Amino acid sequence: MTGGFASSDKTDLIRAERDVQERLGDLAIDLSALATISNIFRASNMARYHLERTVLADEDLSFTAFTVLWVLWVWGEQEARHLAVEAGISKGTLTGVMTTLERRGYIKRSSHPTDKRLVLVNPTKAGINVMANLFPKFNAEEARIAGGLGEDEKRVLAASLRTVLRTLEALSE
Amino acid sequence: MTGGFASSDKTDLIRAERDVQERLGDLAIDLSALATISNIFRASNMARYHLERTVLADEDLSFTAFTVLWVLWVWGEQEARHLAVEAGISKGTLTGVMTTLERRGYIKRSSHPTDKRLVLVNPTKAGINVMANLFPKFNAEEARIAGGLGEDEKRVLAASLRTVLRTLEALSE
DNA sequence: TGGCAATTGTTCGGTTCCAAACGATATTGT
DNA sequence: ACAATATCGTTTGGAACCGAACAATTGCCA
Repeated sequence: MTGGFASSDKTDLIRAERDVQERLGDLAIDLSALATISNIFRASNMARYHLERTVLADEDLSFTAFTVLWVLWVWGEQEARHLAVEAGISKGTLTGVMTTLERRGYIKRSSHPTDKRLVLVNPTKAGINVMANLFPKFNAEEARIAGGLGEDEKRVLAASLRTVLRTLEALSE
Repeated sequence: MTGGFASSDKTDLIRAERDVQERLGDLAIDLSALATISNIFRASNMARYHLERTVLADEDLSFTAFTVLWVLWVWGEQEARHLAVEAGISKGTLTGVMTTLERRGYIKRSSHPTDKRLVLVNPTKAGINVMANLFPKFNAEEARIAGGLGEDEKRVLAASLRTVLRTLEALSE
């Protein structure tokens, strides 16, 4: 039995969490859910900011532009609608990001041969070269960010996040 | 001993992770770091989007505006510079968000009595009322999002994320 | 066949976001 | 005392971001 109050060792909490416990402790608040979700936001924001300031700044790519180019690099030619889903952005946003990437010569838009509603997107040689150069640096920085965790901890963390993702998918149906 | 290749059971991975393993498996890529960090991004984006579409849409508040108001609700009066740090946004962004919140009558700006460079920010009665009504709903939705995890899993997840946050803080010094 | 519904990418309006430049104010050093 | 330096919030310019409206194209079905 490891349950009960034994686990709320405040020395491990960040300041915000301790304050919230003190100020909202009497309300019917799910503190473990609060800590879990808000720490996901915090970690995501800091990691994104960090990666943009370090590896991505070298090529002057936004995080989103990098993501879009990464999808094309890994999967190759994509229909624009799929690209938006994979990158996790709306199709309206994708239009702007594609314009930026095309202006820099990293991607190329073309029309679908049979269905003229669709737009096919391909990475150019320059785009592929940029990613081949950039992704190892990006991944090395990811490894640094996750460096405080052991191999087992990383697996457990990724698995728990997948559980959250599946819950979110189920909630949005 | 649980190490080695035994843990890479692909049935638990999401499709993107499997494809990346197949396409980049020969490169010297840290796959566990890749999965960990990218799942943090995915979970954060989906959770943010979900919360904006559900609870936050009722009061027509953006996620960032909610965060700023939440900080003021929990901690009370803040200097603008601290508010930006707590909300995780730049001071330029905060100016715009404060303008929005002030236009709606949720916050009030005032000048510091002795140091006229500083701006003090307070929540209004209306702002406090909105948060008192909104935060329980927000937290209930957080609990739903984390509902797929057991109590111990949530604690472990939050703890691992704190480790990542501390690593990121150390990296940005 | 021909009209109606569905789908796709773009455009538009409004907000969020950052870095950099700026003006106002405060602090420091000499 | 007073010039150089630092700090703070705002403004500006450009990109990202969404939902909704839109035109073009395709599919359906009577």
